[in-house]
Amino acid sequence: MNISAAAERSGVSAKMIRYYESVHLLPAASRRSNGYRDYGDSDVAILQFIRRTRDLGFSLPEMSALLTLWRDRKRPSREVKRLAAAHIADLERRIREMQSVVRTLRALSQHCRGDDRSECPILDDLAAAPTQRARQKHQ
Amino acid sequence: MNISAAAERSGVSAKMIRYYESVHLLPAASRRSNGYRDYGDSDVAILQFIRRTRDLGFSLPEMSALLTLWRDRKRPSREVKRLAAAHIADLERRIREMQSVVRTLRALSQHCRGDDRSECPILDDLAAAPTQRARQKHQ
DNA sequence: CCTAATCCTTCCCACAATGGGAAGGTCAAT
DNA sequence: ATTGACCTTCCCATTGTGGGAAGGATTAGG
Repeated sequence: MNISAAAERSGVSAKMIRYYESVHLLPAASRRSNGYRDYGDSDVAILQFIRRTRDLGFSLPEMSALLTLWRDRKRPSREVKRLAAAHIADLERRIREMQSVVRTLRALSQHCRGDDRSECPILDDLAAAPTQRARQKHQ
Repeated sequence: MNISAAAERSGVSAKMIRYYESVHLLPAASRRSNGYRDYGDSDVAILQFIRRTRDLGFSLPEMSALLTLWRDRKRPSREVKRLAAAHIADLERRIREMQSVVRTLRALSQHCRGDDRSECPILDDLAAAPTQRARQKHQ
């Protein structure tokens, strides 16, 4: 089948299929006599696998590792679980960072009236010198 | 003062100061006779403001908007609060998305032994056809 | 059989924000 | 005068994705 049919069935855009091939996440697709890439059901299955790992936020190198493990019937499940755990830990770290920022922003917003007046503790805090900020933290 | 002194005092790298100038987040710095950029205390204050907005995850356009509001003594605090609220909402949306992914990954990992055996529900699920996945969801 | 639309190919550009590094000029201390 | 530490601009890389151009192939309608 053509690349656009494979794209539609897998949920991975034609653009990205070519890109994944160019960075060797995928082996070079077989070509028809006219130079068009040709895909079979097993290729679509691989693309669907890739799509799901991508939807779960795995990076390209992680996707590559998962693909290799998937293809290796003899892989120890430990390695797969380790990859997943590392990714979970990374996500949780980023979540904590963002939550911390949200807390800070909420604290700043809380004291801003948000009306026509120009008085704004949010801007005041953003403009405060670091030492002042440190002082405020411990008030 | 030189750019590297301004960088050190503000916590914004010289590289980024030049970049912010090139994209007009900052006005062009004044130059000394030798062509070197020259910064004063008020410039450092602006850079520190930028640094704090950046640390809070604001995008460059948002930083630009906040800077404009900061400079405008007559701004209504409503606009500042609205910007902050929008950013909070955006962060929370992203946090929810990541939390959802974490839940999914935890669920998959839970049933993977993570030992020498090759049996691995994580890979099985990643490889499952979408209909199968939908079915599993409702089991 | 011709034409138009829709494919396909490769190649370049763009994004956001940051860093690395080269080539070349300047300054300060020895 | 030399050396080292600055400064300048310019180019390249990152990550993953899309846009679009130029040119060739195929297909559908007339």
